[in-house]
Amino acid sequence: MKKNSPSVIKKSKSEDTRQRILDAAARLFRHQGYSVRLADVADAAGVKTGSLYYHFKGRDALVDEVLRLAMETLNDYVKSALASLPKNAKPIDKLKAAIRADVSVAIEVSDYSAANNRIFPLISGGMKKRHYARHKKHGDLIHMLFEESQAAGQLRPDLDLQTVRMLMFGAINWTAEWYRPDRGRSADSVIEHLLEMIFHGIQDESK
Amino acid sequence: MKKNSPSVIKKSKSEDTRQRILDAAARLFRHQGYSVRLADVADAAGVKTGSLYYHFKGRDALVDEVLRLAMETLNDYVKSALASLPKNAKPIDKLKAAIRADVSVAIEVSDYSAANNRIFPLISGGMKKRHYARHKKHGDLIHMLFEESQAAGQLRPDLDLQTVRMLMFGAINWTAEWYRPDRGRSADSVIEHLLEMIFHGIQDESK
DNA sequence: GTCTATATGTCGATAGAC
DNA sequence: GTCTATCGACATATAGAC
Repeated sequence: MKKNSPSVIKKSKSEDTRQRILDAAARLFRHQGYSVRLADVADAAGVKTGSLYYHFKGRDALVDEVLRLAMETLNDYVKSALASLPKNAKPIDKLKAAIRADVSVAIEVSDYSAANNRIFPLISGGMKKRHYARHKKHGDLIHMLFEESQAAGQLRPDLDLQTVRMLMFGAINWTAEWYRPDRGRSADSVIEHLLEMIFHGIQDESK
Repeated sequence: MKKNSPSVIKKSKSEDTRQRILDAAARLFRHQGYSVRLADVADAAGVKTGSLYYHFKGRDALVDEVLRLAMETLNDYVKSALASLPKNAKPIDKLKAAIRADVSVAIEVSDYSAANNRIFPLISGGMKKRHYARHKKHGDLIHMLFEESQAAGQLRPDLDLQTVRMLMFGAINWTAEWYRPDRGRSADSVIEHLLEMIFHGIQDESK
């Protein structure tokens, strides 16, 4: 299910404008980067530039909220994927479920995720610190799942899991640059290819 | 060997200024994105803003050259890695050599590579077309090596190699976001982890 | 809440001295 | 080749009407 906005339920008619502005901002941040003109964001949201300032203090408030929503959605997906597993699931199955959720977000809420990937590295100061905390929390959770899997003997003991995890995040985050929902390839196919590649490798070992 | 500039040999004293401007531009494009102030680029290169225009027509000429050098260097590395293999090398060994070269460039000429990764997705029009051709040429070369390896029975026949390749490029390109030459981890270690992960997988299949 | 109109500031780019 | 000085374009943000 492809979704344009992180949250599903809408309320008042005026909160709807705010949401349209956020969605437009996410899409334009994704495609044009941090320095997109606010007039273009307003245009895409169907309002005039001045109106934008009724909902947001300025560019940074907009950036802040897009990035926050991206990470919040990611966190929600992963938490919920883990919660739906049986209590006694093996560590490696928890890990795989979390990875599936991670890719799903990258592909299904792609404007927010891609905007996050594009802009987070460029910000600095207090905003960076604030968002870094969210990123670290997510990274730490995934890392813990890697370590538990290795401790349980389900992952090779000779690999550095930090390196593996960062390489994996790269593969996931980069999907925003090339994956298009049309053109045959399904999101599920991408997810399964990623899991096969990472966990079993692409070399034919049968001979 | 970490290099700040793609090419090694310098000539005249004045070409040296041009090179300093390019290096500064690559570094700032990498860290601040396309919209970096040209005054900051000039500053970082040790010249005044006006002088910049003696060497480059404007921002786009600067972008154009940084992106061109990034892809040229990548192409050089890969070509030279393949050329140094024995004539009768197996397809999978050619593929691995090309991947090693690819990661080396991402890590060793990182300002140019990272700037390229950050900016290429944002450009459009004629400039996009021109650079897309270079990207496609490189992608096609790597894809051919994947296909030859699969045809030779060295890669699993059940995987879509386009998907695998794009996932791999993600892992490689993303290294610019997290890999730091200091902090213990070596570039070689990253390369070997990537190859192990992609070709053999991280799961412990020994039991 | 949303609009129009505008001031304010910033940056890219050029001209011309050295 | 590099500098200083400056012009002109443009985007952000605000003020105030509706």
